[in-house]
This record gives sequence, C-alpha cells and structure tokens, in this order.
Amino acid sequence: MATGRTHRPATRSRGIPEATVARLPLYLRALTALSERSVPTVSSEELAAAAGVNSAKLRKDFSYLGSYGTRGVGYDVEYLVYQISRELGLTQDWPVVIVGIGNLGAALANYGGFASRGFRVAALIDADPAMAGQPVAGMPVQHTDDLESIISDNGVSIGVISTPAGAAQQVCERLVAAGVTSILNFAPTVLSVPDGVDVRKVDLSIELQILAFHEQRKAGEDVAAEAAAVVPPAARTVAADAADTEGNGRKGPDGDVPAVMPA
Amino acid sequence: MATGRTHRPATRSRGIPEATVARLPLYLRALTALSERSVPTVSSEELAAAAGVNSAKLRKDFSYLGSYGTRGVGYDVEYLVYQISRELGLTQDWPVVIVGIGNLGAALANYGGFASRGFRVAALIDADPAMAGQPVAGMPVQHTDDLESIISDNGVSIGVISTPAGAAQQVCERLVAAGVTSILNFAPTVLSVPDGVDVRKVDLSIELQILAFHEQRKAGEDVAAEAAAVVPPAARTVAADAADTEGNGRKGPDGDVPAVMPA
DNA sequence: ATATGTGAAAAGGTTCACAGCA
DNA sequence: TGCTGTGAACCTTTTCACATAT
Repeated sequence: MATGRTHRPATRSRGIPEATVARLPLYLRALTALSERSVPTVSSEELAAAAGVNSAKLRKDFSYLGSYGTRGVGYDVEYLVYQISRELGLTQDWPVVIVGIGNLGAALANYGGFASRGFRVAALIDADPAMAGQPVAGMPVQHTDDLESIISDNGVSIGVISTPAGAAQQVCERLVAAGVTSILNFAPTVLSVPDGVDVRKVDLSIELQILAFHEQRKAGEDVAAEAAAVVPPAARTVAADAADTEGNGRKGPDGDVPAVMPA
Repeated sequence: MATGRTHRPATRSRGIPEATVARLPLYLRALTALSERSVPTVSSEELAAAAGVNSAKLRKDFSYLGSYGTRGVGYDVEYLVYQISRELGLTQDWPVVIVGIGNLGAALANYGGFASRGFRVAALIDADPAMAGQPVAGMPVQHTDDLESIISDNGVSIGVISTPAGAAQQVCERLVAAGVTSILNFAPTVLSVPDGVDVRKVDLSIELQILAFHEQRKAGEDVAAEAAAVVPPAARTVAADAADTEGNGRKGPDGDVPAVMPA
C-alpha cells in the first residue's frame, strides 16, 4: 500500500496460506478465552504467547486476513473473534455425522468441543444392527443402511470416520457418493477420494511414533552425555552432538558399510 | 557418494527432516501390510500409492535414511520395515501412561494401535477417586496421587494427556517433573514445557475447523457461480462486508475490491 | 513511545528430470 | 530396460527488521 502497486499479484490474490489456515483455530481458541475474561484488546505478543506461536508469525498470519489491528495498541478481541470465526466459516452451523460408534466414535460423540463451535452432531451411524436404536451421547445410533438418506436429509457435508481400518474406504465412498465433501478420518488407513473432497486424518499411533523418534534421539544423546559426563563436565551438548552426528554407522550421506542386519 | 565430496555438509549431517520423520510411520504402515501379504519387494511407485504420497517424495525421504533400494528392482519389504522401525525407535518397547480416563482416555486405552507397535500402556491415571481401582481396558485405573511413582517405577518417558483442558498444564508439569520428556496432548489447550520436552497435540475441534474453512470455500464458489448466473455480479459480499466491518474499512492486500468471497 | 503490517532474506519442503546402477 | 538416488529448480513457510500509523 505504501508502494503504489496497482497491478494485481496475478496468481495469488485471495488465497490464505494453508499453514495460516491451520493456525486460525488456535488463535480463535486463545481469543475466545480472552473474550470470556472480558479482555478488550491484546497485543500480537500476548496473543502469540497464548496460542503457542511467535508474534511475527501471528502478525503475518493476520496480515493475510486484512488489517485488523491498531498500531501502537493491538487487536480488539471481540472483533478478531468475529473475523476469524467468519473466515473459518464458523458463523454457520455445520451438521456432522460420525460413522463407526466404537470406543472412539462414542468418545467423539460425547466430546463437547464439537457443539461449542458451530458443529452439530447430526447423526451417529454404525454397521452393527445390535447398536441400532441404542442411545450414545443422548442420541440413537442409526444403521449404516440409512447412511445415504441421513446425509441428504440433514444436508451433511462433513463426515467423521471412526470405523475399523477395513471398513473405512467403503464408508468413505458411500459418504462421498451421498454428498459429503469433507472427511475427518480416524481410521488408520489411507483414503482415496475424488478431487474436490478434502480429507484430514488423525492417527494416534503415528503421533506416538513421531514422539518415539525424538525420544530415541534424546536417549541416544543421554547415553553419549553420560559417557562423556563420567569425566569431563561441561561439554555435554557438544559431545552429544558429535556423537549422533556420525556415530550411527550404516550408509550415511557419504556411503560406507551398512553396519546392521540386512533382512 | 558419486560426487567426491569429502568435506562434511557442516550443519546438516545426520538430521532427518521433520517432514520426513512425520511420514515414516505412514510408510511403515503400508510396508507392514505388504509384509503380511508376503510381498517380497515393492517399487517406490507402488509403495507411494499405498502410503498416499507421490513417489518422488518417497524416494527423497528414503534417501535421508540411506540407500536401501535396488535400482531396476525396488525395495525389499522386510528390510525396509526393519530399517524404518529402527529409525523410529520402535525396536524397543515404550511404556506409556494415559492421564485422564474419561471417554477419550478410555477409548485410547482400548485402542489396539498402541500395543501393535512398540507401545505398551503401562498405567491409566485419573484424578477421580471413584475411578481408582475400576478396570478400564482390563487395567485398574490408578489415582493421580501416585503419578510420580508410577512414572519412575515404570521408566515411562511418554505421556498421553486426555484430561479436561483446565487440568492439562498441571498434569503436564507433574509428568515432566517426574521424568516424562514426550507428551501427546489431547486437551484443547497450549502446554508450556521446558526445553528438551516434545509435545504433539491432537485437537478434534481444530481439524474440523480447518475442514470447515475449505468447505465454506467450496460452498462460496458454488454460490458465487449461481449468483453470477442470476442477477447482479459481485455486490453481494461487498455489502455483507460493509455491514459487519463497521468503521474499520477492512483493507484487502492491495486495497482493491474483494471480488468474490467474503474475505 | 509503542505495536502493527510487510517487504526481503532465509530456511524448509516438494517436484523435476536425469544420471547411474542393476 | 527399469527403477533408484539425487542435484537443481521451484514453491511454501518462517523469520527478520523496520517503515508506518496511532
């Protein structure tokens, strides 16, 4: 704006970066908490701390939405809550179905976080005939046979899959055929969907494995640190660093012998 | 290796990119499935399809681990399973505690995916005295009072938090003080932890909000198309915008008219 | 005086395209 | 011939640092 750029940025005009979109709910949560405490304004520094990001990132993120702050002051909490809600599409009501009412599905059905923010559990669906009619979270479970009509009767466009892995793809296909275009998948399997359908996945086991990777690293460093710590004191991290930088054997970036066991 | 580079790449030697680490569990899952079907080898193309990524990315990812494939042939399934497992630290056993045995905690306790891959639920912990001793997933729930001794007696370094948001930070601090250095957080709140402690978070509501954002876009496009086909073109959103934006006069990136979507 | 908004630089991640090896 | 492994190009995201506005 200071710059007199009058030509359009051509190919990237209204698009908010995906990384930013993924953080908006975080900001919204922090803002909602402030709002409940009747805090009127907040600085990028404070809000960033509350959301667990750094302030430069937050300001950059907000800059994609527009200029919602006041220089020298900060952001108006209520106003931002509204703007972000609107950006995320939370000013409307999203009916959601949950398919697969096992332990996890039931937990999801009972989860309060849904209702609190624009999402409404419209139906619970399970393939087990014995479950049909049983109440879960105050709602009767319906049978998979009726999936299509449930979707269309309720205008559902978001589906949650919490079935066993083996059933997920088939359920996914029926959901999509019935008109669902966004899917949150808890089943530990890759779903294939046509273009235009969004899938996000949540996989417990994957998250734990990522933690284990880093945990293992730390353990490795500790061992190195311990070994180093028996005698010399301070070199701790430096030593650890050197140790796992090349100690690992196998074929590193510059090819040497594959130390461990082949198949 | 073909290149005769003998000097070190300096600052990035043994580090596997975080994005790659996050995909290793995916590859591992696909490989495990192949292994169970006794498939001996697999090409990057096939494996990539099974894991839901593209083959160039997969090959690049594997290149950070070493040269585990055979040109003209593909990858040995068993060998890769072993290498990735080792890289992720899954060749050892990770005792895990779950704190907060509500609906979600119980579902996690019952989740088979834990045990299947190196993780062992060592204890279930809850603050409710009425739950103490009650069996969940074949295991007695223990009281929070004993958290510290449970952690140290079992050598737990990974903790799962599935408490209400209000309790999470405090539980986190006790876990960390007791020796936990990796945390998987299901509570919808930001945890602050000291350096050296890893936190990963899973938030249902956030995932749904991200879906809603994209869903809204899709709907918006449809509406815009319809509207454009009927009466006047763009004025719709501009009016809406002016209405809720009030004094602020939201500036688009270049101060030009926000053509289609409500910001 | 203070805190936003944003170009520009840096870092990180993905895709391309092909050399190199089986 | 066929498929891996990887520099190089490209794109996205993060960080820096300061001009700009209140």
